[in-house]
Amino acid sequence: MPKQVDHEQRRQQIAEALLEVTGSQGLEGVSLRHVAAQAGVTSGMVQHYFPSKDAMVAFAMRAASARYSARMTAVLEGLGPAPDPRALVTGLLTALLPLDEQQRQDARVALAFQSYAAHRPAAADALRADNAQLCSFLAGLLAPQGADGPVTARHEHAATALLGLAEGLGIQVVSTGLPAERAVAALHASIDLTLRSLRP
Amino acid sequence: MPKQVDHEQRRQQIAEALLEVTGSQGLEGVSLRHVAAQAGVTSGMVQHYFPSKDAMVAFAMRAASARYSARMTAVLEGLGPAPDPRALVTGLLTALLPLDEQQRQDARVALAFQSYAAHRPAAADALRADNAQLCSFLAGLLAPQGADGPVTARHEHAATALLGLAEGLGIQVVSTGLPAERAVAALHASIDLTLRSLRP
DNA sequence: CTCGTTACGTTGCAGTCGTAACGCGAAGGA
DNA sequence: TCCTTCGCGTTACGACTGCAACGTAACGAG
Repeated sequence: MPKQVDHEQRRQQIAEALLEVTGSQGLEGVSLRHVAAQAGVTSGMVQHYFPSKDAMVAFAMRAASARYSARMTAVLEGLGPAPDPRALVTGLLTALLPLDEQQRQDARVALAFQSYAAHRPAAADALRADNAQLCSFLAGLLAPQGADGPVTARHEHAATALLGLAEGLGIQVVSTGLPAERAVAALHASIDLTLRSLRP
Repeated sequence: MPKQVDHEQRRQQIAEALLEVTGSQGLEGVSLRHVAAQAGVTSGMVQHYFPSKDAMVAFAMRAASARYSARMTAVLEGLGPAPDPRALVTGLLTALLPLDEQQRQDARVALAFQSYAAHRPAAADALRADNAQLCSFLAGLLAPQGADGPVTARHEHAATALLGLAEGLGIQVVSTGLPAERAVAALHASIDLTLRSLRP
């Protein structure tokens, strides 16, 4: 066997470069050469690890989704072993808002991918899976006895609403310059309202 | 004076073609020739009416915003002279959701523009103005005595939240395939909750 | 009629795009 | 030592891009 490298790591490195380019210039700025330059490699190497541009973008979407998942689990673990469900919900949803520069970057990337997925059913499927998973998890948190209570349609609807709210507010922050503190205030107020209505 | 044409109407025609292209293929599919072909004119003519591609896109953004405004006022007028404030709020926000194919198209266009504005401060300013206007109008509707009551920070926050919610749900419908009826149910439930908390 | 302005079409150019093909060095098995 | 395979770079190609330049038809003023 000749020289062996870690393909997955190479792809990860290229994907990260793609996410940086996407965050600063949108998907329109994503070209093989541009991404390669950002990653500090040649465009031939990019081509060696991805059979086509579409494959590269698809891989980067999965990488971005993994990054979000990591952020979520970090929030979960940061709250300790037996956290207050209310703090869990608040922490999870607040983590979706672009409050610092890194999250603003991620939010711009996510926004670009949403727009991308709006005309590519294949890409939409990937996003749908992530979203459905997060939504059902959140619905569980909203149930009265923490994560073990009965999950009804009302909880599902509330989870859908809260997720949609966090997403919409985040997008307004990065695209229309809505002040982040207004987004946080609106989100927390809605969480209060929702919890009060579900756990009288 | 030689032959005179209505410049504004020509630009409008071209902008509509741009919106159609954007709705079906995203902003990446927008090129001078492509838009011209969609509009049934030559690319030279497009160039004659817009000094650059950026100017064309900016004009189309204003056209899309005007289309949304028209939809809003149509909803307002469709509710008659002295409408129930609750019906007003519900009607306005529901009109933001992509419930038919035309609105899905518009939502994809809006999504593409949001992503576009996320890296162009100039474009973001235009979106911000529209959003702020709609938000303050909605805040007025949420006040207890219809449009004439005192508008407090709580109403502003509630309006921000409801607008963000409608936007986020709409995006999830077109980009992750969230069923439209779930979006409507979540939105209406949140409106109920909000109104109940603001008008006890 | 002539002339100048406007509307619009055509062509060309410099650049970028994605992708395919080819080339070469390195590394290990035979 | 040769040969194969992998890693990676280089080059080339056809398509497409935004844009500038030029050409021309139409029409009104003088």
